[in-house]
Amino acid sequence: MGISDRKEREKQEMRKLIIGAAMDMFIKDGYEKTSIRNIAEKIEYSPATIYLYYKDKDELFYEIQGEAFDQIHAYFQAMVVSNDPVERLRELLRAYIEYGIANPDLYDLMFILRSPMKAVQEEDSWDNCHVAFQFLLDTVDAAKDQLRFSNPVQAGMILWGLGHGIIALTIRDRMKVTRMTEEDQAVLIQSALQEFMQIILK
Amino acid sequence: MGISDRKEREKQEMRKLIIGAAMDMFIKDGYEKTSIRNIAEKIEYSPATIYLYYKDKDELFYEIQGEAFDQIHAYFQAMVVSNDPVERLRELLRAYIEYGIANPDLYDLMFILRSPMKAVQEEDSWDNCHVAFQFLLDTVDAAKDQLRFSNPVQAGMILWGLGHGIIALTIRDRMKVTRMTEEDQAVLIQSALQEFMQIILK
DNA sequence: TGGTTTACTAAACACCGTTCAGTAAGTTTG
DNA sequence: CAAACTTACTGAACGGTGTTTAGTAAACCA
Repeated sequence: MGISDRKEREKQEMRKLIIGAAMDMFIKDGYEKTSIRNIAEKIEYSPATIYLYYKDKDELFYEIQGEAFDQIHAYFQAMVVSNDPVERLRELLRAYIEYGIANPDLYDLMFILRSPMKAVQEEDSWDNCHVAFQFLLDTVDAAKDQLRFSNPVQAGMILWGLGHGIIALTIRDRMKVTRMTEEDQAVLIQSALQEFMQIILK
Repeated sequence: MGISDRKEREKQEMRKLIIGAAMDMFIKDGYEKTSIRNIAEKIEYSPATIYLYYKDKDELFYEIQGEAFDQIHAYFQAMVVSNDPVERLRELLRAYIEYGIANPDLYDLMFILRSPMKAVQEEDSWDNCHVAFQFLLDTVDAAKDQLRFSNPVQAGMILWGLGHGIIALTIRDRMKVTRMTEEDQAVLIQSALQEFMQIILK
């Protein structure tokens, strides 16, 4: 039956149209301005139409989040190029923080906003995130003999926690408390991370 | 003039009534349900009245944030009791993470939500946060001779970043990616932190 | 061609933060 | 004491949000 094939194709294209518009708005105007109504207006459909393709806003955001995880994973693969395991770890940490600070709204969606997580079902494996997380675990694992951690999973947790903490405090304006200029903050972060890498090495 | 004194007193009492109600709602129902309208209903005034005492919602949240910083600072002082500088640092890190995970909505207000930061003026010194931050810097500074950091400010940055990262990932549900039970996650965090403390010590 | 399914939307509902005109009480002044 | 003024408060509105539902018009099928 060719017609139902085409219908299925059209349905998928509509979904792509919606998340494409939403992704653009996320990057350009931030998540606060990415409303169902604004997305609908941009693609020239009624807001109600979006609900024929997504159950609610959380499900829509969940799908954009998936795209964002793909994107950051691709960025990791592009930036982590060395053959030396320790150097790779350094590159990954640097890439993570650079990506987060350069793309605060997508970072928000991936790691801070509550909305997309409400759509993660109990049986859902949250694959797109898991792939990116696995990249970290693999990178740590490859370097484990040169790290002062007894367990690579613990090392991964510490590195992710630290990276996320630095990014989140920065993009949510909490670095203000240091009473430094933004340049000094950036310098402090870089030097602190460098020293941290030094410390965790055998 | 006694009348204007009384008026001033009444004005302050009204502000306390408002933030008191807001603080209660924050703790009990979370920040998403803490709306101007809900606060007004709780104190049995019209929503418009709140705007006679606070410029906008950001300013109101900023004041509640200040209370939260006082509270977490008091918690630090209660939990950090050892005489050994390194032990004090350990106690502080533990207290921070415990407080954050036990009080996710107040933690949100202090370190994640954008709203209260919009009320921090350029000349504003954000004192209540600074006092708590200084507690960290002082604690690190006292232990600096036993730490493998060349600079206590860098050490403070790493510790805060790590602590915030762990809390934020936990309360915003991102630990899901580990595909562990919540108990296993808690165990992992504890052991990772313990090992981290070991590593940064001389 | 007639009946049914599909795709879409206008309008409404229940929220939200915020503003403003109007009112009633409290205070000061002649 | 009464009139003038000031203060404290609110009802109602404005423009925004996510979401639901009844109704319509086109596409499809028999």
